[in-house]
Amino acid sequence: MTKPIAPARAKPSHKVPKPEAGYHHGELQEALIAASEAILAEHGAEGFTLREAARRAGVSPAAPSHHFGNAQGLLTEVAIRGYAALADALREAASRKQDAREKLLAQGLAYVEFALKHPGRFQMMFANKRLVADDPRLGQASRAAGREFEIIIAELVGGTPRQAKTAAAAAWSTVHGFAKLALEDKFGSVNSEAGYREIMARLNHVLNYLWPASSARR
Amino acid sequence: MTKPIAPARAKPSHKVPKPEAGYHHGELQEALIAASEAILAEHGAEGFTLREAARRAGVSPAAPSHHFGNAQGLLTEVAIRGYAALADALREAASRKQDAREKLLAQGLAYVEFALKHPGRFQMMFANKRLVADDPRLGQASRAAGREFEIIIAELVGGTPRQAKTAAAAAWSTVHGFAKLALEDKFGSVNSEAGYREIMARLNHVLNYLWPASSARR
DNA sequence: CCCTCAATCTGAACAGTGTCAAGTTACGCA
DNA sequence: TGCGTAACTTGACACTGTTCAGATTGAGGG
Repeated sequence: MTKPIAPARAKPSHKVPKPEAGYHHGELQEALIAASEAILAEHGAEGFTLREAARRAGVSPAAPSHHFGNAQGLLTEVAIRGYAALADALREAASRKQDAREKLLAQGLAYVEFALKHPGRFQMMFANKRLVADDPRLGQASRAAGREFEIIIAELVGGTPRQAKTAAAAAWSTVHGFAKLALEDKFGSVNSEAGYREIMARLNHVLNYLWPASSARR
Repeated sequence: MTKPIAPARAKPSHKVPKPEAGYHHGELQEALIAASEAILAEHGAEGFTLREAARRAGVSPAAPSHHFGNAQGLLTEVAIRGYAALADALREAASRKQDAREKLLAQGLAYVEFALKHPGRFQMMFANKRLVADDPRLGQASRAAGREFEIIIAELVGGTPRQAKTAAAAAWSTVHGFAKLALEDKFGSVNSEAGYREIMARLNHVLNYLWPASSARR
């Protein structure tokens, strides 16, 4: 070691009038979250390390505990934002279609696309043991994403609330299971562009098979 | 330290004519696999530790590497057996029914039941990054389990092989997604007997909804 | 201006992990 | 009896997450 550790964090000694000045201020949270998301994107859910996140944010390994308590706390924050992003993607996909069934199909494709394009984040969102599972904000974010499905389902099948709930659970299970199996390479490798396209084509067949065009089917 | 480590392993010094005698012989593999399965059952997939498995088998932490290379190797062996057990459960469930559709429903219930009753093992089976993902025996065991679905599907829908493959992927996705979501508490707690029954009832509704009684639906 | 105070972050430590190289033990066989 | 080899241990290394005492910082009040 030529130098002890070399924090490498830019330390603006001259004052800047507005915020953004020295120390980490309230920005360390954001920096840690961003670092965590980068790690998840690069190395997947199993590759996450609290120390590495701290390293990327330019702080000591003990710093995160002050803001998030522990690693689970930080990951919970990441998961909450992940659910928000997922809900956005589902809403956005549905908004592009007119027909209710096409909205649902678009949501199914968007769900799997989200999982395949952000595998680390997606896996972490559903790794309850690595999160603060009873954080109310986490449950809320998760349910908000699920509600995007229920909205379209209600529009599509009508029926009693119980039927809608069953249909929503069915839809969610299908796309979630497909995404999980695809991520574990059960449908072939997902790492090539060709493989990705093939898997999405397969998903299309599956969704059309399970949700046939005959709209209302009691 | 009063005693160095106290291996606690019964060391039969008198010879037994046949195998089963002193040392660990070929039994350490089995002991390690059994220990690993016990850990998975007690503490889930995240609770597994190679050192703890070695501890339970009464050997040093480095011993497993001689038989399995590394932790992934040991877990791969566990996963392979898990897939075999899953295939057995699926075959057994189908064998109890006459009608093809009832066979499929029974398999779906059996799949989720397997996941909920052995969560640690199930999660590990689908944690590719913790296994030797390219072990041919693992892929073979996984495909053998999937084939149990395909057999019944072919009996049910007939059609081209491509249609059968789509239908099998659809069925597998549905039950796998439901199981995964249930294990992450998305359908309520699974830890009580009441919660378990409620979830299985919900599964029944979902499967009847997605696989309606009208047999052939192109 | 200075002084206190709380928030923020560091440094060092601890227990625990997987893996490796080298040494030791026990077995089977000649 | 001796010997080679497989099975296992020992000790070490580089990591990990978390804790705790203390240093540093920025802000607010006198």
